[in-house]
Amino acid sequence: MSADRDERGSSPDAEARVPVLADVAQLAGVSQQTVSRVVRGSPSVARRTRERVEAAIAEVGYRPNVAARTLVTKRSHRIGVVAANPALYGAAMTLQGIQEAARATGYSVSLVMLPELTTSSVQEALEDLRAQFVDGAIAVVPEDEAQDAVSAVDAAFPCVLAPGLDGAGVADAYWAEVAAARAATEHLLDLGHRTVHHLGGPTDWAESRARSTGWRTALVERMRVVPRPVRGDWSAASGHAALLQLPLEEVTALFAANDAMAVGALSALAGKGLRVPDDVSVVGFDDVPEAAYYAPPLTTVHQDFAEIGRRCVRVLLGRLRDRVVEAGSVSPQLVVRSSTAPPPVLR
Amino acid sequence: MSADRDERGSSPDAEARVPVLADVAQLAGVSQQTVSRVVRGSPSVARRTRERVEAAIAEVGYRPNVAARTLVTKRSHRIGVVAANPALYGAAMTLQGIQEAARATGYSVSLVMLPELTTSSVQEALEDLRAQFVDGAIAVVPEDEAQDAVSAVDAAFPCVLAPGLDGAGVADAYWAEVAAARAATEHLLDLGHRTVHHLGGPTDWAESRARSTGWRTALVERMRVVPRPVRGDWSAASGHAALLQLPLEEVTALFAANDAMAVGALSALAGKGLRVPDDVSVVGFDDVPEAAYYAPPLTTVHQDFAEIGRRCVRVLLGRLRDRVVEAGSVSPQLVVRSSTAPPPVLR
DNA sequence: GTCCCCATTGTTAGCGTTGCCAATCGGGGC
DNA sequence: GCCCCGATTGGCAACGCTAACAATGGGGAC
Repeated sequence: MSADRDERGSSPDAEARVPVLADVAQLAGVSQQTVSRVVRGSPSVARRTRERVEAAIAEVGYRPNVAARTLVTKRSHRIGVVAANPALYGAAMTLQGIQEAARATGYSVSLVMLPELTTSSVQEALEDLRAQFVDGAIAVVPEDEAQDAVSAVDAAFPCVLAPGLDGAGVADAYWAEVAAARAATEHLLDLGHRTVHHLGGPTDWAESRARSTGWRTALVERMRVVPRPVRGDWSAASGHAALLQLPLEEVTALFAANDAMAVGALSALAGKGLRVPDDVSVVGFDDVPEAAYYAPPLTTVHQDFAEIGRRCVRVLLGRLRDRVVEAGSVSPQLVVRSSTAPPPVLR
Repeated sequence: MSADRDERGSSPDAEARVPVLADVAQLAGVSQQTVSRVVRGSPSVARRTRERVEAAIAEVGYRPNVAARTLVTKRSHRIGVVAANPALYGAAMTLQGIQEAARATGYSVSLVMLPELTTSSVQEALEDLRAQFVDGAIAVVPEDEAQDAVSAVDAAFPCVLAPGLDGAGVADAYWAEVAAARAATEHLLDLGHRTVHHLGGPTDWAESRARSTGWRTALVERMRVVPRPVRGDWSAASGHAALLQLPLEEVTALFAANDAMAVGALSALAGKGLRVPDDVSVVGFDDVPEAAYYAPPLTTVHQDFAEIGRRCVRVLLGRLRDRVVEAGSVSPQLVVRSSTAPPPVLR
């Protein structure tokens, strides 16, 4: 054994080998275990020893082998993320927040992006991730599909849903969105509109349902007519198409479930010769960075997606330690710009 | 040993343990090695044996332990990606393409997103990824920072730069962008504009330089005045600000290095009372999904970012096998919409 | 002075998989 | 009928690390 180690240490191409614990131990004149303790920051190492080992580590350029560590500890310190279309601003920023928070706590992130979203594809992605040995996963996908998929995977594999809409955080995050949508609708009502039409998102997304609920609540509470909503798939193209299904002669205010659809609506409105906000007021949701530069600058609801991502990580890491962490909620804020105004006196 | 195995197999909570090769082997009545061969699809296993083993695998729900496999093979079948701001449409879609191609070839993806881009942060991310034991990495970041960082990491760690602008693919991809930018500029010239102003991106991005080069080339070739370009940071806000630095009284045509900056410019132009395309024509670059719905619909250059991502994966995987794979190039295409028109006869 | 305890360090087993080499078995060639 | 061969299969030793326990040594309590 010792001969073996010697041979390693003195072989001509010793430089070429990736250094391992044993190399550091030999150089520092201690056991592997002690080096391991230093690497992991164990307190029970004498200062002198620690310094000597650290010097040896630096000298040989040692880096722990995560595969070996994972094999024995059964913890990879990696979390998985299943995401939908990255062109969705919200999803992209949430991912950013997740990544940032994970990295800050010493976790790395494995990503699976799904071109097509179905319960089975989400489930498959989750299983894949699990096979990759990630410690847990976060799903940034429509709630319905995700919920089914999450419940289908083994309970031993911790998963949290993206907007923190599940479990402990459900109430908070969901109701915060509802409240924001309601505020957006009330803003239009306050301007004097008799009612507000709605351009909703896909119904299998919890975010979408929350926004529609907030809209409806505001109208009902003020005893206004609740027009039949039209729906899109979050894209500008779908927003354009959906808007054209509305009875334009009676629309004076529109609440779109996200900014891209609002842009599509703006375009369709322009195509019909209707001016915004003179003839029709429009409110979006999300506050993408371009929102302030649309024509007209879009009144919308600002969301801190990165923060949502960070909270998901907190919840997940908590669960990994068998602790329940409250996700809490980030209140989306209405940002009033120029796409909303009092209704035309007469049409 | 055998007693040990028996104990495992018959202990009351056998179900709770994650099954390993030995469990399958025992159930199928073969050696671990044979099970391993079946799992890896080795041809030298008799059909009958294979079937028996496969049944056993299914019965116990065996999944290979990637950590153990990685430890011995020194291959994780995981690639790393360093990305910049995910709010950039191009970066997000490239990431999507990378993920898709990697997954299709049995690789998974570890992601690091950098809030701030510097050579050292990119380098650190690369080192991190390497410590994560990824087989190689793709950097979707500004070329200058990335290039320095990539050359700083060990040569044994294969890295490819995002747009495939490095190494073999450099010429192709770079010149394809140049050509597209040139075509965009020529489109404006063909409409009758005497020259074209330019709203460029950050100069440390190769994409940005390629687009500026294409613009300049077109002007020089037709012996037009080359106005001093202004630059932004890809964001709509920066586009808005940069546009205001231009001598608006002489601008009739503008080529922006991406769509977001074009939107910012559109907004600034409107603020100055200039109509698009009547007074000023604007061309963008990227063709984000909303581009067709801006006011006016934006003439821009369509890019297939996902394909770029896929090619990066191909190049990287090739390099992992010591093969040089040509990245080839995807030609961006000019999409003419309504933000471009002949110049006003007189101002 | 003796004993015990704590702080520190070392030793010994694996973790679950694959690589290498040896062993076994049924046939075909002569 | 005997030997050699190819097709299968098994045994054993790593891979690099950590958990659990053992060992060592010096200082303080009595």
